[in-house]
Amino acid sequence: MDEARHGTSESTELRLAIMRLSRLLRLETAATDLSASRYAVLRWVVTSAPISPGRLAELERVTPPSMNRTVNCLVEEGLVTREDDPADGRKVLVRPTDRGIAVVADTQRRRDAWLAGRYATLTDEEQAVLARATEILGKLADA
Amino acid sequence: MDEARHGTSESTELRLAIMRLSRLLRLETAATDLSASRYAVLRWVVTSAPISPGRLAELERVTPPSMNRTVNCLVEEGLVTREDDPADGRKVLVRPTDRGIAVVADTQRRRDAWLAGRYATLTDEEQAVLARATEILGKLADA
DNA sequence: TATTGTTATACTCTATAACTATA
DNA sequence: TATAGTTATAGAGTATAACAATA
Repeated sequence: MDEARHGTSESTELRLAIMRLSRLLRLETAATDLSASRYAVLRWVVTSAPISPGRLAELERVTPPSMNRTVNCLVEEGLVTREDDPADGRKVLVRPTDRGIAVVADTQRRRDAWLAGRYATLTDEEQAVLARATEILGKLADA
Repeated sequence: MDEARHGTSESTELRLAIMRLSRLLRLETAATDLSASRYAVLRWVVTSAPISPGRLAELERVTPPSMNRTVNCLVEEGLVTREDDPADGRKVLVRPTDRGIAVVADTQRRRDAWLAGRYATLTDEEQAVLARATEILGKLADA
């Protein structure tokens, strides 16, 4: 490949394809009452409970006061609970409610359906390529 | 594949890999003074000039007043210009300045470098799979 | 004294409603 | 009357600074 001549490399093309598809996945399947930021936090709580507000702030790369507000909203909406850590009075534990768990499950289901519908239009060979690519993309993210 | 047993399908795995990598691309390479929303608009202006505020609002799926503010900010920052459409007094044309063009080019370069660095750690065969996957992802987005 | 979380306050992005100007 | 854009105002999310409680 002559990058200087083409102007774009293979990894550039890959980046554009990924950003485009992820944008569609976010926009086309929003469909929750929850905002993207609240949903992201809820998902961390569901997958990693019990979890502290500080850790959530770290994971979402926002400041602790900001995360505090988001957690408050989720509590008010009945999607998560806050409780004091019995082992350390400074700490707080956040856990999902049954409804919080259900919201995440429903959203994942909807997103899967959107992509699966398109995935099904591909040939078997194309699907096989994407299956291999999925592993490799995982390696890229971990690298 | 036995989906009921696995709990996730191939397209689910693909979706997770894409969302994860796109998140990293956004977070790890932010590095512009510009916010994500302003940068997204600037990029449309650079790639599609001249373009109207209304069309930009459509592309970014925000309301016209919201886009108006964003364009104002970009004008103040010297990254785009606003001019009256000579053919229709109601319309406005937005174009990038030289600095606006340079900001987009720099940002793309930085994002490419981030991914290319990781891409280079893959074997030739893995890179070949991703090259084919890139085409297929494009088809998925268009489907 | 360090850590964890919270409150107070301000800025950015977005929205809805109402207005202006041109076709 | 319809279209393109703008202004006014409000809500959600985030940040920094300051504070409280516990280890």
